[in-house]
Amino acid sequence: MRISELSLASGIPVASIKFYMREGMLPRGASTSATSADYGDDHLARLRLIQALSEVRALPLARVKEILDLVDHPADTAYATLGRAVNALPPYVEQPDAEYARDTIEALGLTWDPEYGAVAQLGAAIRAVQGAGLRWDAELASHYLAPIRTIAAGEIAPLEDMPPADAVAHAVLGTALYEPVILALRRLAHQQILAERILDPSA
Amino acid sequence: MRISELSLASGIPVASIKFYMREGMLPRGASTSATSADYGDDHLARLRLIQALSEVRALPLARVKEILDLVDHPADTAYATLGRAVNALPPYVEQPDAEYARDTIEALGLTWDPEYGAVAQLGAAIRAVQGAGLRWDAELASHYLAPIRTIAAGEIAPLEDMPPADAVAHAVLGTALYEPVILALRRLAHQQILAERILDPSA
DNA sequence: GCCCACTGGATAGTGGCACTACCGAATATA
DNA sequence: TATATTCGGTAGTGCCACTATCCAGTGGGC
Repeated sequence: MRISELSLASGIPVASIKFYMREGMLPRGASTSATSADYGDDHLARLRLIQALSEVRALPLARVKEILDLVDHPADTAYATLGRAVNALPPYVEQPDAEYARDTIEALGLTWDPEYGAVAQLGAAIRAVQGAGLRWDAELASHYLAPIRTIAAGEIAPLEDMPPADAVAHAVLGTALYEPVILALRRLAHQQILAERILDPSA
Repeated sequence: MRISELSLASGIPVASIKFYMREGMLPRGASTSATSADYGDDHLARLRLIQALSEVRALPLARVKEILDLVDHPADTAYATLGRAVNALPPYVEQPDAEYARDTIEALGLTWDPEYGAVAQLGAAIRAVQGAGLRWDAELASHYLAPIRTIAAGEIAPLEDMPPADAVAHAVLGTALYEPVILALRRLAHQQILAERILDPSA
């Protein structure tokens, strides 16, 4: 495939493809001469991945690059790789925010580890909820956690049957890409419940 | 409170506070003379809300403004208000994306309504998942939906006991601000499950 | 064999966003 | 009275994600 065909197939302008290559997010094509290079399906897939992360997740390109690097070169353990992926995902928060999550996490019976990005993310989220005057306490937290555990367990289970390298890539991308699915389904569920109430307010 | 005190109390520079007032996101203080105005706790609360939406949710200011306007002046029905709030939240997608959600939504036994923003958001999310080569089918969808319904129902229930105006404001802010909580808890759950597997791989 | 659209590779420029700096006139404050 | 601070406004800054332009060098169609 030539670059113009790659552009046509992906819907991304040639200039942008060149830009991604300069930034090191997309490998260069196999040079066949001074003025031509060959691109394959892997380039197309990578481009689609960049689009998915950049457009749907609205990630800054620097974060997209981190995730792509992680998929290409996982850390030593799955745990460490996932930790880094989580840090590349919004919200981008400061470590001190972790403190706001301490009570909640301990009340839930989990281990409070400020090194892990998700802990600081939870802290920042709780701070935002409370800053807006919305409710947050241990009881509410456990009402959220139980169903979320179900979801998370269902997501981790299939990874067991994969070769480790695939599992890591899948976990990193899954963490990032199923999130908007979950949020959209929640919003749909809200809508549906509200609609039912309107049709049958006695419920 | 003078503007410098408001700045001190909120941690936001005076220049930025002025900027928010110019943009119509923050009401001007009560003018007491040509060179002084008085700010109250409502200004401080509004500022915290702007921060929560802008920093933690990383919303563009234009979207923050939409949500604030919605809280101040709800639409005719709670359903319509929530619909507009959903449209102000990321991901920002095109209506045609709704098509990608059609099969899923119908398989789940829900009504496919491309007018509703969450439908297009789900479509875009599904497109991203599939574009990255991850799994998406009706069975997986229903595995996500069931626990999410539990969460959504628990969120809507307390609104019944509120005065309608409060309920709408709460629903709009809750839709926006509990999302990062849910995502952070999911990531924590992943981490916890992985950690358990590492300690006891036979599980 | 000739022409020209296209290529890889590079540099510079654009537009949008969210501030941030500075200004002048007026007015609190010491 | 001298100094600091305020309001309200205009203009400038820095970052980001492209986008435009350029150049020398092909490859494909006639």
